[in-house]
Amino acid sequence: MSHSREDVISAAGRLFARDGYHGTSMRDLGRELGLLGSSLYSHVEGKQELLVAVVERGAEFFQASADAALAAEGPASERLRRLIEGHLGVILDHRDEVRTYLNEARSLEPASRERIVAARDRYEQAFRTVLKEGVADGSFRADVDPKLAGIFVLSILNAVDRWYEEDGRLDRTALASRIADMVERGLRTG
Amino acid sequence: MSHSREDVISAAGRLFARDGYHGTSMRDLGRELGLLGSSLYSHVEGKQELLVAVVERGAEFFQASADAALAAEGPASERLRRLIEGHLGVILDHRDEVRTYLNEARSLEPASRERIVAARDRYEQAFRTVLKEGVADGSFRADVDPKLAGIFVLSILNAVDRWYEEDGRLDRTALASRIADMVERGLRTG
DNA sequence: CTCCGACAAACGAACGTTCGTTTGCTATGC
DNA sequence: GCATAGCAAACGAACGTTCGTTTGTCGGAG
Repeated sequence: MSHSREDVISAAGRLFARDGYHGTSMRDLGRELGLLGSSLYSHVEGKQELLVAVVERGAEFFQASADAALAAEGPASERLRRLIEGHLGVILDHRDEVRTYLNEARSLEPASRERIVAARDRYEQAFRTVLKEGVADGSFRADVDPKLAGIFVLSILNAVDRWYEEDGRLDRTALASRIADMVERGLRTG
Repeated sequence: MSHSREDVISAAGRLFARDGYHGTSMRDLGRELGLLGSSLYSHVEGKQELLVAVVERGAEFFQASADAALAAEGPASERLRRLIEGHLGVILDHRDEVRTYLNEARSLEPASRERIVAARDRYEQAFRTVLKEGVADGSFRADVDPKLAGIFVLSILNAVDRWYEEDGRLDRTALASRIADMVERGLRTG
């Protein structure tokens, strides 16, 4: 019946994702674990620390995914496809952390928020770099703006969390290829 | 020095958009208007009513935009382009209401939330219908899934509110045509 | 012209509740 | 026997809201 710090953080992710940071109280979180709100202070310093932990976890998942996707060589379109598949995997495998990362980062105190914004920029940079490669080697159209195209791709991907239900008629690999196909058609030469 | 109900709602939109519903207190809102929190109750029934008003306003802007975009005839690609331009206009002309509509609707009480969800579906339907027309008349590829494509387009559009700065190097009509071009390239035959 | 009643807007204090957090104690398990 | 997880109780602050009162404005009656 004993709980770990890990349990608390993952329950916090669940509630932050569902009700938002300000919509979740320490007593709510305690109830989720079968504890009193005050008992959580045996495991963590406070509420804000929980938000930092959850959001940072989200950021790490994304960065790890990008690193893995870009580890191997290949044509730009293939590297981009791996980035897309990885991003989608992170969203669907870690919905709570991702939702919190995407929607609740604004409730971070300035110092941690800045770190997260920087991490987000770094991640976005991975998409931009691949798009730039594709333009450079002629596989993507020359008038593709890597920054804008990166934003568009990430917009589609991040929104998935808002509508996709895993048990629907479209499984995740099918969804990934639908997205990748549509994106590539929008980018490629000819 | 006297305030109208209108003032209160639009200030509420501003704060809900910036700090979220749960992150905004009636005293915050009073301060924004140079009033005490309690004074707001001369103008509105309570906090939840303000959220309803702001969110409904957002929904109405979108629906009016879709109605206007589809009032005139034309090829599917042109009708879609008008939908996109309209949506973008709503986002940029009513940022506070739109942000609140997109992010804070979950804090609505069930009755009003259901109405908003229904309105959102109706609006999304406008996009799906045009996409279906385009597939039917052969201007869009036959394997385009109208539902999925509609979601993708709206994903790109709704995310604009999260990154676009009006005073940047890209003006809004340029942005609209960048989006419309990219979307059309992803859809059209050939 | 002035006074008066009506009304809306805002105040300031207080309501009961919930918030995040702290403290002191008590079990349980190594 | 000692650290640790949890409880019970409490803290001050903030929450949304209510209340009685004050303020300012303004149209008509005298």
